[in-house]
Amino acid sequence: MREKHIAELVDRYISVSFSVTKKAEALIKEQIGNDGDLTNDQHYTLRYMHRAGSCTSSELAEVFEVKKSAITAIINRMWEKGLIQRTRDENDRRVVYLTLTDKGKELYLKTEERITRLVKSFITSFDQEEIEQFIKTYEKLNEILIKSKN
Amino acid sequence: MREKHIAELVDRYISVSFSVTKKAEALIKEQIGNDGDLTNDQHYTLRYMHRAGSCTSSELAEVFEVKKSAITAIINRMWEKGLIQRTRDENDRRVVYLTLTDKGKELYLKTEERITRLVKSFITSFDQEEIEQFIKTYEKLNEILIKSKN
DNA sequence: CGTTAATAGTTAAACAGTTGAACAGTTTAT
DNA sequence: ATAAACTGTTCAACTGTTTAACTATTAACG
Repeated sequence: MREKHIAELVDRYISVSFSVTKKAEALIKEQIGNDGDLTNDQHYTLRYMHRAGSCTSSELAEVFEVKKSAITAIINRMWEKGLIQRTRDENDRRVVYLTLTDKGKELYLKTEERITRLVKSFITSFDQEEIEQFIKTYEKLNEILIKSKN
Repeated sequence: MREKHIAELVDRYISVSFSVTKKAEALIKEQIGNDGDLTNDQHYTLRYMHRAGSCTSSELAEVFEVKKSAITAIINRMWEKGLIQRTRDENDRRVVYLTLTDKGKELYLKTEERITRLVKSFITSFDQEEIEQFIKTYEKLNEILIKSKN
């Protein structure tokens, strides 16, 4: 009986998480792609770098759960647009530090503002307590997912 | 004061939703890609078709929020693998019905079973009530996202 | 009826993102 | 000093995506 209940929850979770993910991505793309000429992944890369101040390819590969060569490709495209700066570490010359240029920072802040406005419009249509609990569970799920990798 | 609180919630939501999405996708890919030679999108396409029994390209394009040509490409790849059947509607010869072949159904059920086991292992690490509320909010969010398109 | 609209699906070019394997250059270990 | 490990890159091959042009078919309507 309880087993069946869990099976139902699992099923609902699979359905809805896929659907929400796709729809949210599409909406965010609409916001970002307006004039900024950025993709969703590129925005989240800028976001991470803005928060970290500076980071490496390996770090991004780990955070984004992709191979390093994938990061190189993304960084190359943004570097060509003048959004990112590469600086070799003089102490360990294998390492390349990635930082935002002024242009990159400006574009990031502009697109982030749009995304924030969008997400806000959804969040405020929820009950305050409800959304807090939702995000809390999201964060807990995130932690479990991180642990499950080790 | 309340404004600031909402801003913080929005920020946490953006961070965690991206992170969870990426991590979950990576984990599911691990399960699916084991030997089945399927991608995540291909699995979710099979999933939709299995539930619908039969569907069209346009229907998939609408559900997945992509252009029809993107669906054609996905369907082609799965058709080449012998997972999907195409049948012209004899009443309206523009329409092509898509159905799973036996091979497609078998592969779908096998991969779905793996995903279910994975998701179950996460869900059961939550408090029963907590996860129910979480999924409920997810479903509500999904509805809001659907509405926001119109 | 016949012309025009709209619809369903495909194709092709171009791009973003991804992996896997091979590679260069640079530490670190032993 | 040599081997092992690490950081990042390049390349080929692939999936997924959009845009635009196209085929074939059906619907609309004067």
